[in-house]
Amino acid sequence: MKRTAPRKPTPAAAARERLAAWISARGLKTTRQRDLIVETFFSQSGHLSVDELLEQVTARDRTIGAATVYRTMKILTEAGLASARHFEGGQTRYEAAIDRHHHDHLICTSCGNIFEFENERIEELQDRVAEEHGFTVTHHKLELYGLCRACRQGQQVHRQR
Amino acid sequence: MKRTAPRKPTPAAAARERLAAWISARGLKTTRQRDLIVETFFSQSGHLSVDELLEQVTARDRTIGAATVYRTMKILTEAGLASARHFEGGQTRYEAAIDRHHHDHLICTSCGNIFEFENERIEELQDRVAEEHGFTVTHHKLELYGLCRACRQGQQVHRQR
DNA sequence: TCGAAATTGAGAATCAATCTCAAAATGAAA
DNA sequence: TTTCATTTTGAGATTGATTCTCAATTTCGA
Ligand SMILES: [Mn+2]
Ligand SMILES: [Mn+2]
Ligand SMILES: [Zn+2]
Ligand SMILES: [Zn+2]
Repeated sequence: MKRTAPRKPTPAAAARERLAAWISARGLKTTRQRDLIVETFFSQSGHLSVDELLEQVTARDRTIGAATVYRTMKILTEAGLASARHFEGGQTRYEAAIDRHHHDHLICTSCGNIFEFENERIEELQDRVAEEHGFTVTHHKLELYGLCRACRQGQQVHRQR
Repeated sequence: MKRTAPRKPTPAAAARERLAAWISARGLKTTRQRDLIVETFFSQSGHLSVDELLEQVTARDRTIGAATVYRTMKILTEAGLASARHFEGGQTRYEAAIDRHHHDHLICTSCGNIFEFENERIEELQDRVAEEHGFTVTHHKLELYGLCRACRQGQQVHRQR
């Protein structure tokens, strides 16, 4: 049937648009570097470090500096388009935050793979705990570290990232 | 009545003893510096940074170096007598781990106070989540950030630490 | 007491992240 | 288009916590 044009913009396109709005709303400027970084970041999924992103970006434009990637990821985070994650003992990792629910993580300490989960019941219990302490929660961190299925079975799993 | 001698050693005394055992078990040596650091650390409660501990230790012995405090806290952690906590955006903090259950934390982002809680139901749900993913959890991190009662009520609360 | 082995303090090194600054790019107004 | 105030950039310096290095000192069992 295919009567109508495609409805859903790609994540990268949506991000570009929302970032443009955010940027112009505060008198900032669009740049070639920023566009390339944003394009590269949203063209994939996962939890990416600045180093990893820089590597990919550099492959497309050798002149881009690390500071610019750091700065751009900070902007995306402030604009609510990416979230920064600080897992145990590594660099900050960023993930896209468009069309995503809040979620928490399972991190395999052997292969480095990161798995995601949502658990409404846990969230409720957290709220209750906070309430009991007269505490207003703004954000939280729940991370489960251990071995993923593959690593527990002793399979040869490549260390990720 | 008071017939028998006191039963419960102080935390500091218990720590000294268990550390001595751990140390001699692996051919290490006792030192004046280590004793002072351990004594100082266990003579109080709370979540202490190396800087804070160093300051207290230095007040008693001006010659002790920062590296030694770092090394000693690492030993205490490996011996299971202290636990290292890595809260958001700060230095590592250590807390005594003797006669203590596992617990998680509420951290006030305004005054810096840290509150503790235990919630068996949350722990169970975490285990279930992990199981559903075929994951074997070795440890986890659950931290709730926000405003404590005093800070939410706009009281003048001193920034801790 | 002796001496191999562990420990120490000071400063150098590391590492991620931020800052500095001169040069380049952007974009709104003319 | 040209102008030009403002923003952005890349390189390298800096920061801050932690670890490392190494010569000098301390510990403790033989
Ligand atoms: Mn995620
Ligand atoms: Mn605690
Ligand atoms: Zn794994
Ligand atoms: Zn508070």
